[in-house]
Amino acid sequence: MDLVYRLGRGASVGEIHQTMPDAPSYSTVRALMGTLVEKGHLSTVRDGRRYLYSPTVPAEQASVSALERVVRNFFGGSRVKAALALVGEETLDPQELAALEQAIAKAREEGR
Amino acid sequence: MDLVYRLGRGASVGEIHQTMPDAPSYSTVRALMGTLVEKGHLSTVRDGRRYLYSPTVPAEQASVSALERVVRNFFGGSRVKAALALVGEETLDPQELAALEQAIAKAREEGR
DNA sequence: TCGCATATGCTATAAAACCCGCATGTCAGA
DNA sequence: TCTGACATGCGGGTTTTATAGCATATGCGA
Repeated sequence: MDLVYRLGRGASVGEIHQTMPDAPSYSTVRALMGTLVEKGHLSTVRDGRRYLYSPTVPAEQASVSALERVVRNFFGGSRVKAALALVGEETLDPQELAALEQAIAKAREEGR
Repeated sequence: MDLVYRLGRGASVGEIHQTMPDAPSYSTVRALMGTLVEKGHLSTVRDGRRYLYSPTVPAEQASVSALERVVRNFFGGSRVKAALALVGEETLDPQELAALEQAIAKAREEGR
């Protein structure tokens, strides 16, 4: 799933297979994608003679769930604490930081 | 694992079992924790007549991995973009926001 | 047109996970 | 001391997953 999301678009078995680190056989990957489809995590669209697989849950929505889970598990439910952990280390893009500051200002406004 | 991390301390099978939504039988949970131990995700310490289970990877470290994974999968590797998603919605604690602003300021300083 | 690379459909099997019950041990309180 | 709540040790059945090979179809370049 991670890989499919990372690719960001419908992906063929071949692509996924090549992208996988420690990839098992092509057949195995194929079967795996199949079960993922069965479980409803992926959907397929025919593309010529092959299938393209994409996540049934849109990336944007999935990202929210993923973040929420982390926030809940490790930061006691505080989104800001999580954000702090994100900003706390390593160097960051100044432009992005500015955007973040704006977002904070906005959050503060709406906060009351 | 989520539950164990959420509890934040060594947890007994009973506690986990009670905490679980849609909990299967006690036996099952016990077996589950057992495999988790086998796989090296949990370690046990005897506490009187029972065992306490804790994650082998400390919460702090696990939180970093979890965040990194989300950042990588959904935000193209940009931590700040992820932080933005965290701050963008719903109301947040003003005090926490202030702390976050400070962190940003600090990040900016170190950024060059 | 021939053959290679890429795909699918199908089948098979071993490993792992999931689920649970029974027998038993221990501690705390009636 | 007896009993109920909680825990472990152990055993075992069912389901799912992981793994992969074989036969076969198709499109593309030599």
